Amino acid sequence: MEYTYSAEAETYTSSSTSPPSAMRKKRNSNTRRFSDEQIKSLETMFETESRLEPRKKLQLARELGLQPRQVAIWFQNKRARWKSKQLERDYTILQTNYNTLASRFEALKKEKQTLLIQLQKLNHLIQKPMEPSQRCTQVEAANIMDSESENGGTMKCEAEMKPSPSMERSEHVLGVLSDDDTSIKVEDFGLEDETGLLNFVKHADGSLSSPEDWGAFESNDLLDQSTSDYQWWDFWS
DNA sequence: GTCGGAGGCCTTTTTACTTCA
DNA sequence: CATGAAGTAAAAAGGCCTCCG
Repeated sequence: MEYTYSAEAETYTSSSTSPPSAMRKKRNSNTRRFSDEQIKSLETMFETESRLEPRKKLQLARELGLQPRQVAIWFQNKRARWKSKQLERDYTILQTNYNTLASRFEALKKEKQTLLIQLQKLNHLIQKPMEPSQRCTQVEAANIMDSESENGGTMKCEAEMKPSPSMERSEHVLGVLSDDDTSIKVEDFGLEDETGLLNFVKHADGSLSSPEDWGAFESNDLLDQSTSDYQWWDFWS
């Protein structure tokens, strides 16, 4: 190090102007720390520019009665302190964003679970072998009643008449359970085992993942999913 | 291409000050 | 109240790196 600063040697001798009385007073009791006035000037300059041009550094040093080297070191330390504070601020922001994203993820998980239950119910309705006495759902019965009134009472339950695979995607069956039907509960099906449910859905479309996979989702993926055009009923198309 | 000076960043040391048992 | 250890913040030193002439 080419320059060594001695507080005892006083740097004011190199200054054309004598230090303020408060500064001198403070210096007597604290030969190392800069005075409030000096700090204020340095801070003001730092707000303008965090790196000093050599010319400005000399000028500021002259004005404050400090060595240019002291001004340079002060700016260096100030930049380090500012950077440290900035890191803290950035961390706080990141933490807030993470918390927001995590709660959103949980909400989406719940929503997904609800939708899976709806799917389960639909598949249950469609694929369950129908017993003669139960071949018509209540709604189907209602539809049939409508049809019967139109056809003179001759039409039979659709399931009974046409138990083909094409029926499985019958529009009116889907119409029974709209996507905003939130009255469906897992207990209705005795399906409390999430794994079984998910396996079922995997079989259904081969695209949905397990809870373990959810944990591996990138947040961006999550956001993308939440904003995609995908609708649950696309499952059928 | 390389050499040397200037200046920046990072880490560590020194010093003054505060807090607390 | 006095005192000393521990903690903290600021000033400064030293090393290393990059840039530029």
